[in-house]
Amino acid sequence: MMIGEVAEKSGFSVHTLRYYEKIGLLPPSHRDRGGRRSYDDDVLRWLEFLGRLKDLGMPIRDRVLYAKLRAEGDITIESRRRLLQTYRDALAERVISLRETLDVLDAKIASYDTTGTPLKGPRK
Amino acid sequence: MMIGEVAEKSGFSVHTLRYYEKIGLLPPSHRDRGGRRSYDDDVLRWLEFLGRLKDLGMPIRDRVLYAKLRAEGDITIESRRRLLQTYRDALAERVISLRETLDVLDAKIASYDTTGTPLKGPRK
DNA sequence: GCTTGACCTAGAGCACACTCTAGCCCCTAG
DNA sequence: CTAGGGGCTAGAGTGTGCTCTAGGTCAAGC
Repeated sequence: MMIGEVAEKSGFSVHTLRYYEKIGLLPPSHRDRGGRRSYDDDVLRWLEFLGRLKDLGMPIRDRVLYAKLRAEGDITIESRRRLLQTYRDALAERVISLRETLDVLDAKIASYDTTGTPLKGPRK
Repeated sequence: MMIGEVAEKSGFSVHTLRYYEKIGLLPPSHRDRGGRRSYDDDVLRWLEFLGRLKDLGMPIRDRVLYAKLRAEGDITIESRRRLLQTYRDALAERVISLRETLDVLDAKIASYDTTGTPLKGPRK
């Protein structure tokens, strides 16, 4: 697969993929004889996982750290587990907080719908 | 209340509060005779709600839009309801997706814990 | 009446995460 | 055998959302 196909399938732009390689989120690509990057399907699973880490709010430098640990092989598994655990716990709290926010929004929208004006009493 | 107290109670910095006023997220403050901003308790509820809008991913320009509509009074209630509804729906999907991510992380962490190495088969 | 700490403005600076440009090369189809 | 589409590099530029600086004012306690 060339980079354009990876971009299309992964949803990351070609520019972003090269940028990710430059900063170490993607391993140095294999090149064809023309010097062009050539990928196999694994990269799509890795990119999907990276997309999830990004989506849950892991900053790029920790994604890079995780990628580096991964590249170093099995001896780093414990570090990786700890890193993921930290973000997992933060995510669990975040999900709870967002569900609360969902309730707050629903209440506010309902108050707009039924009374045409926010409920009396403490405004949110 | 002066701005420092609002900062402390709301969790936004003094700089950020002045910035929020400048861009229209906060209404122009009342001033004491020394020219210093003076707030009443309402601002804390408003800031808490703004914090939620921020947290759910509403970009600042839409928060400003919402704030402007709010400042215009009841005639904008329908616009505000539509705006909130849009973000509510996006948030509902986001919560689902984040819960999925939570499962993915739990599975991965579990595989690190029990086998010392990611599960064989398709890697995530 | 002076020091100190919180406040003021305008505007510059910063971190993050891309995103794009310029100028180039290479492969394939017609 | 050439035109066009995609690829390449290094590095500059962008949008978002603050965050900080410089140079000042003001009020309350000692």
